Amino acid sequence: MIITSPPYADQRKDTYGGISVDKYVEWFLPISQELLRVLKPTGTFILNIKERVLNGERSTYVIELILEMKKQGWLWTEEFIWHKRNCYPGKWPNRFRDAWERLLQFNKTKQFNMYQEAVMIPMGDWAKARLRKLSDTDRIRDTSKAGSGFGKNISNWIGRELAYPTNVLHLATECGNKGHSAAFPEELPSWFIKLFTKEYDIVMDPFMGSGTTVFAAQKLRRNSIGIEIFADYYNTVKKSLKRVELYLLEEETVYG
Amino acid sequence: MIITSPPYADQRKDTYGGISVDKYVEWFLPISQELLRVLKPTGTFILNIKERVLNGERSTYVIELILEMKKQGWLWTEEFIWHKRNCYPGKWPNRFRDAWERLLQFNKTKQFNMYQEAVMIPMGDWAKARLRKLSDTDRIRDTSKAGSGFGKNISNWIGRELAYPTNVLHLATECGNKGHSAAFPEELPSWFIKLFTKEYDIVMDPFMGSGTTVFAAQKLRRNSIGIEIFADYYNTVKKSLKRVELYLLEEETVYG
DNA sequence: CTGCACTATGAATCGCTAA
DNA sequence: GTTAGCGATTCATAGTGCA
Repeated sequence: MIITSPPYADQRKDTYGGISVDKYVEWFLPISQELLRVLKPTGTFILNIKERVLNGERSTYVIELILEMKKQGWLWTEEFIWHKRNCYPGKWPNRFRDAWERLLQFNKTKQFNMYQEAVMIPMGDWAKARLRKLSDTDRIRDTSKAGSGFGKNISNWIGRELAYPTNVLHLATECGNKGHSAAFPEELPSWFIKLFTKEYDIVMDPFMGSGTTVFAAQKLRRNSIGIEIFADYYNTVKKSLKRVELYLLEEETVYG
Repeated sequence: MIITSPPYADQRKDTYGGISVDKYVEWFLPISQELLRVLKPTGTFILNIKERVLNGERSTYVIELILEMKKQGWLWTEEFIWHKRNCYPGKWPNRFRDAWERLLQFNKTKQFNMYQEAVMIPMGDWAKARLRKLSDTDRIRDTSKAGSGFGKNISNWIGRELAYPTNVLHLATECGNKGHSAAFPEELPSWFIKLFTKEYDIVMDPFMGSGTTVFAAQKLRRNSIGIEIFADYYNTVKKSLKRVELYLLEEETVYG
């Protein structure tokens, strides 16, 4: 699987170059061409992106990109919505706060791997009632410790009554990360890694950045490849990876 | 304002003609041309639409339509997401249930009317707890960090009960109405009518169907125009409108 | 271990002013 | 006349520390 969040147009100028709106499609197409080349036929490519507002209008480079990638041979299988619960604040006369991003799913073939059972969620009124009784702090602490998306207490519910999710994801943007700007919260790549890969599969992020995808893959025992143009990010990730290995209580290992 | 949910491609064949996927753009463009002609410069056009799945892929007629409507002179101002809380059930090996639809906002000019205060929502409980005692960073935010260029003054929130919503709408789909293909729940046109019109303004739905838009408009004391090709729908709506007038406790009236 | 208080910050956007 | 830069505005949640 490939999952990435490339620099958005005219965004992150201080770190990345800041690709302009009108050059964006032309800039990304050679990259998606290479991704198409290296992805396995059963693999999936998840592209996290959102168009910015320019002169009071939504730009069209994202939808143009979809059309062009289809010409390259990609199948546009699905569009997931990431609903950002804590979106950026702001007030304008002509629009509300932007609280969602696109998660475009592309495939090479219709026979791609999908493990839906891995992302099932507890459901039913009894579960809601029980979960409400857990304190907020407890729930938060346990989910972040486990890293799997389910906390210690909540994991007890697994196997009781599960339902499949929909194509709308409710996740908060990460708040606690200091020093680096994470493109997406770790839950996001985790969710897709569980959904589209099994253990020892390979996960790749061609715009690694602060390494969210790589860390998520390691915790879920997947091999991973991260590509990053900036040495600072590369070095930080390399250092932090050690810590993840310690967390897993094993020596440096290549899975599979 | 114009708000409508046109027949989706190859959908609802028994009621509407069932426009095929490859003819959809070409079928809709003459209609959007006329809508552009009759809409006031300060008006808004909300298009509720979602692309269907064809051969395991999302069709592209919606995003092609956006590009073509821009060529006609429309401004693509915003894309709202309608998150359907109780979406259609189902299970497929290669995709999850579809729980969202697009609500595309088009305008003729950048100076359109918007009444944001009409759709404000109660603020979360967090505000009470937090405003009890303001910290220094809450009063004046440290802008030197991370170059976000973002300062805030939380004391503005003291005594505030309401907050502005985002561009993600959480509404349940209406199940009660059977015998006709209901496009959206009444809350949906209500929300946009409150947001983009004031009393006595004119609301139009060029695909009236069972009349959801017209009923919503009447309840909110807006004039409304519904266009419908099927006599059955027309007659049903006409009959039901009487009831709405009674509900309002007044004689048949033309507002404004 | 639980609950509460407090801190930090997130792919934002518009409009005005200076260059 | 056009663009680049900066100030103003704003909500929800995770994370940390301590009683």
